[in-house]
Amino acid sequence: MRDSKKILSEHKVSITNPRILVLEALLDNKNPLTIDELQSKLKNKVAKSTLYRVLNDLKNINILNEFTDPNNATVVELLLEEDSHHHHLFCSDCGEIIDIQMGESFESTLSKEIKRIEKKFNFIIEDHRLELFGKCTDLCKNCI
Amino acid sequence: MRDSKKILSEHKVSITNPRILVLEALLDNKNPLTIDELQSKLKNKVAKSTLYRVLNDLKNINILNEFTDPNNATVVELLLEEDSHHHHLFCSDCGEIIDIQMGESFESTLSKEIKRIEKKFNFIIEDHRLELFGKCTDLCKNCI
DNA sequence: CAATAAATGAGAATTATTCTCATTTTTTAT
DNA sequence: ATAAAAAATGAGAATAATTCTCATTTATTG
Repeated sequence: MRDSKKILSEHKVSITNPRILVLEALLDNKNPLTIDELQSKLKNKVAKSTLYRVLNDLKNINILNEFTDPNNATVVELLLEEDSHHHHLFCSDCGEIIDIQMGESFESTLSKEIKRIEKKFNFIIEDHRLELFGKCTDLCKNCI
Repeated sequence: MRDSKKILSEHKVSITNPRILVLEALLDNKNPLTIDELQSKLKNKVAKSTLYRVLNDLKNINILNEFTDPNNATVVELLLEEDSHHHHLFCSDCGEIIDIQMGESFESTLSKEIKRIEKKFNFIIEDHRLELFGKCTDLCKNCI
């Protein structure tokens, strides 16, 4: 409750109830949520048009990551620490999405490879995303 | 024109005009197309409900890869050779999507890392996707 | 605390995708 | 080659996700 207000003021956006509620719902989950899951957590406390607007606000201040799961459903997650670079693991059985960190040596090999691609295609690469797809055998909360 | 019929018969699906037209449009492009781009190429020669059905058919016979671009627009591409493992490079200026191959040593480092993740999370990982985001400086056909 | 600016809620509008069903095309078996 | 059966198509209705509109409410500023 405190946290969410602090986040908003630190990013110089006005502190409103819908924003606090959405932030709290997102802060409450360490793994990403689909829009549906987020709406369920919020019940009817935030109008859906407002929910989309708030998500957009959070994207604008760069603390929200938005992507799509293997069914093309939109998924969001808060990105609070600058250094929290991570990737995602999707379970095709239960739909669970898990944040994963790749080892340092992998990330450094990837950086080198990215430099090669930048030269080859004359691109400036600003970001990347790695997603792994598979089946959990016992860890996902819905698969147990 | 020949190719597309062969592809269909090899996969044991009936040979119809809409399927031929969609395949030809996709064969014509080495890089992925958004649904909009595909519809433009097809003009009104294929009804939109049929287009979606045909794309679905192609997915079912495992020769179509579908994903979303950074604007969440659906993108499709044919996957004809089994061994054509590749990734994608997105230009945020012009929207161009380019197929890229990562070097062998990168892919092998990734494989090892994936094995580690499988153990750690008790997952069976079946596929992965790597996307690079940036700006082309002179190569994309729309950015010149 | 008043004035101004910004954000919200409710629902309409828009967009992408799927569904329905009568008609047409393709395949199969002769 | 042809008739019967099966599958696919087109047109548009239905659905789902997201964006937009605008009158009202809430937050910020001085």
